[in-house]
Amino acid sequence: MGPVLATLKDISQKKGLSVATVSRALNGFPEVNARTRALVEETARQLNYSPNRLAQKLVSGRSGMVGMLVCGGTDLTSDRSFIEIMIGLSSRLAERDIDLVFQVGQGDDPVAPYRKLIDKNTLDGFILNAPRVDDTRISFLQEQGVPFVVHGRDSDDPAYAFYDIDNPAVAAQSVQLLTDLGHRRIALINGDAEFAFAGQRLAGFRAAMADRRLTAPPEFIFHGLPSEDYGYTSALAALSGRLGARPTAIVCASTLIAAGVMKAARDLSLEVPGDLSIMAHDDALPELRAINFQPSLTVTRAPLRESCVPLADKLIDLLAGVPVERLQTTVPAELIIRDSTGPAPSQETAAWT
Amino acid sequence: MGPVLATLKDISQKKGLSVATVSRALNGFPEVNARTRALVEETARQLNYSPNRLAQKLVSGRSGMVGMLVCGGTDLTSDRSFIEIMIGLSSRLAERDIDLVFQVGQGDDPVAPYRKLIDKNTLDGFILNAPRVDDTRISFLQEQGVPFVVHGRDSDDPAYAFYDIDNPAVAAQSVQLLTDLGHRRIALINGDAEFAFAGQRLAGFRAAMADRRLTAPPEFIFHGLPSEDYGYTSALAALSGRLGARPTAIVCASTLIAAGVMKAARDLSLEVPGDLSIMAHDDALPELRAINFQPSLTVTRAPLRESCVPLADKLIDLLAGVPVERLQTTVPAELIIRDSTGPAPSQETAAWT
DNA sequence: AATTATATTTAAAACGTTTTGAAAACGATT
DNA sequence: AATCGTTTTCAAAACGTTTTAAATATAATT
Repeated sequence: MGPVLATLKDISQKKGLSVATVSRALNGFPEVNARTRALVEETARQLNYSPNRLAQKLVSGRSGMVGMLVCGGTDLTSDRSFIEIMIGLSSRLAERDIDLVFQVGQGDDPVAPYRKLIDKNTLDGFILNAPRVDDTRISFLQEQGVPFVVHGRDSDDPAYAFYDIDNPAVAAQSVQLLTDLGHRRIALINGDAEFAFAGQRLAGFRAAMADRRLTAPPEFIFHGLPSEDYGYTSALAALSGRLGARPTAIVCASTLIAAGVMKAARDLSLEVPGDLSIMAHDDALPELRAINFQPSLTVTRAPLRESCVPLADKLIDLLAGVPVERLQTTVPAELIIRDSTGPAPSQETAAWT
Repeated sequence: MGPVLATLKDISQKKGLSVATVSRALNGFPEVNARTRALVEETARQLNYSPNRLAQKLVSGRSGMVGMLVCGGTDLTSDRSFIEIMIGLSSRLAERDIDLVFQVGQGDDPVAPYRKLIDKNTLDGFILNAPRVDDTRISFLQEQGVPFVVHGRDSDDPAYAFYDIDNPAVAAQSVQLLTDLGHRRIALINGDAEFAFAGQRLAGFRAAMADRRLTAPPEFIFHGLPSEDYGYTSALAALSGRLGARPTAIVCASTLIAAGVMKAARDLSLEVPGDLSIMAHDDALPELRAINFQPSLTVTRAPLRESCVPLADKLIDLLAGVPVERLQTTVPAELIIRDSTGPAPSQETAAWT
C-alpha cells in the first residue's frame, strides 16, 4: 500500500555515509561538515525524503500531533464557534507542521475519550475548548501531566496555558456604556451557566452594576445555550412586564441571541434603541454580522478566529518547554458602538430595587 | 511529560515471560496456552497496558489513523454539511478505535496537503468529501496507491470505494412528482457546477424532462454555492418574467436554497403551492428542518448523518483488504410530499420550447 | 615527527511493537 | 528409553529514527 518512501538508510547508502550523519545533517546539528550537509540535503531532495513521524516519536517521545476533543452532548452542527476554532486551529497547526486529531466525545464521561487517547501514546498534547465550571477534563489532564492549552479558562488564575478574553471586563464595558446612556434597568441574557465564561461575565456584570449602586434581580438574568430562539423567548419574558418593570436595555452573550431579542422587540412594537437598547458580545463569526442587523448592533467584539493563531502557538511553545506562566494571555474586547444602543427613555429612569 | 505507560516488556518481566508470548497472548494468537493468556490479560489490565500505536505502525505499517482534508477555499463555517459529516464520521471511527486527523487545506493546490500527509507516513487512508468533476485529489490518491473512500463520486462507475446517493434518480423523482401534478415549466436551482453531484442531478433532471418531451432552457438552470441568498436571487430572476415565461415549479438542491426561494415567492406575492410549487433535496441537517417551513417543504430526503457509519466502515473494510468492488454503495432518497407542492395553475400549462 | 586539540564521522543502542525460525516442554507411541 | 508429533515458548531481527560514546580524520602546536 502507498508509495515507497525514502529512508535515512537509503540516503546513507547512496552516498556512503552513516545514518547518524545523515540524520544529523538533516536536523541541523552544528558538528557536520558543510559539504556533507549540502550533499545530504541534495540527495534527500532527490529521493523526496520525508522523515517517518512514527519512528521519530518512538525515540523522541514526540509525534507532532495534538488532539482536540469536543463533547458530543451539545448540538455541534449549530455551534459555529466550535467550527470556527477548529478551522483556525487546523490552519495554523498545519502551517507549523503539526497534525490535529479531532474527535467528538462519546458517552457521558467527558474524561474517558482523553484517557483513551492518552493511553494510545500517540499525541503530544491537547487543545481544550469551552471550559466548564471546575472542568473535570482540565483537572484530569493536569494530574496526568499531559500538556494542554485552553481556549478560555475555568478559574481566575489557573495553573495552565490559556488564551482568553477578559470576560468580566467585557460585561463591565457593556454596563458602563449603557449606564452612561442613562439606563438603570439592564437585563442580561447570558450563556449557559455550565460554561465558565458565563459565570465570569455575570460576575463582571454584577460588579459593574454594584459600582453604580444598581442590581438586576435574578429574574432578569437568563442562562441558556445561545440560539435565536433562546434570545427571543428570554426577551419576551423580560419585556412582558410579568417579572417586574421591564428593562430599558438588554446585554446578550452572543449576536445570535441578539437576533432573537431584536425579533422580540419587533413583535412587541418596541423601538430599538428608542424604547430598548440592545447590545451583545460578538465573536465575529462570518455568517451573522452585527453590522448587518437592523439597526446595526452595538457590540463588544473579539474575533474568535484571531484567537486561533496564538492558541496554536501556545501549545507548540508549551511542547517546546516554555513555562506555563509565559503562556497565559488575556485580551480585551473592542467596544463598537452602533445604532442599537441609545439614551434610556426619559420616563424610564427608575432602577430595580 | 505524561503518565508512565506500561509496555509489553513490563508485563513480560513481571510474569517471567518473553515479550513475544505476551504480544501473542494479547493479540489472540491461537498457539498460546489458555492459562498463560489469562495470566497475561490479567496483568495487562492491572498495569493499564495499552499498546503503543506508533510502535505498532512502525512494524506493521498500520497506524490506526485516517485523514480527512477539506479545501480552505469555500466558507466552511457556513457549510454545515461538512460539519455534519465530520461529526458523524468521527463518532463512528472512534467507536471502531480509529483516530481521525483533520486538516483544512492550505493554498490553492488541492493535492499538496495530501502529498504532505502521505509523505509523513502516518495515516492509513483518507476520506474524501464533496468530489469535484474529475477530481484531481482522487486521481492523485489512486496513482499514489493510497487507500481512500469517497462520500459521493466523480464519475458513474468509479474504481474506488464510495457511498453516494443516486443523484440522477433524486432529480428524476422530483421531475416525476411535479409533472404528475401537471407542471410543464420546472426550473432547477442546482449546486455549484464545480461539484460532481450537481452534474449528476442536472443529467437526471434533463433526462427525466426529456422522457416527458419537456426541456428547461439554460436560463432556468442555475448553478451556485448553496445559500439562502443564492436561492433568493435565482428565484427572483426566474420568476421575474425577464427570462421568459416563468416556471410553475422550482427544484432546489438544498433546503437552504429553498428558504431563499420561499422568501422570493413571498416578496413577489406568489402563493405556494397555488402559484408556485417548491421542492428541494434535503440532507436532513438539524438546524433547517423542511417540516418547519411555511408551508412545509416537499423534499427528496437522504440524511447526511446516516451516510457516516457506512462510510467509516467502508474505509475500515478497505484497509482490512476487502476489494473495492464490494465497497461501492448507491442509496436512493426518500420522497416526502408535504405542502409546498401542488397542482400546476390551470392557466399555466404551456411548456417551454 | 610527535603530540595535542578540534572537527567530523561512525557503530551501536534505544524506543515498543510484530514476526520469523528455532528451541523447549509435554504426552503419546514405539 | 528412545522416538515422534504436538503444543507452547523463546531469542532475535526488523521497522526508521535519535542519541550516546567512541573512533577517525584534520589541523594546530610543540
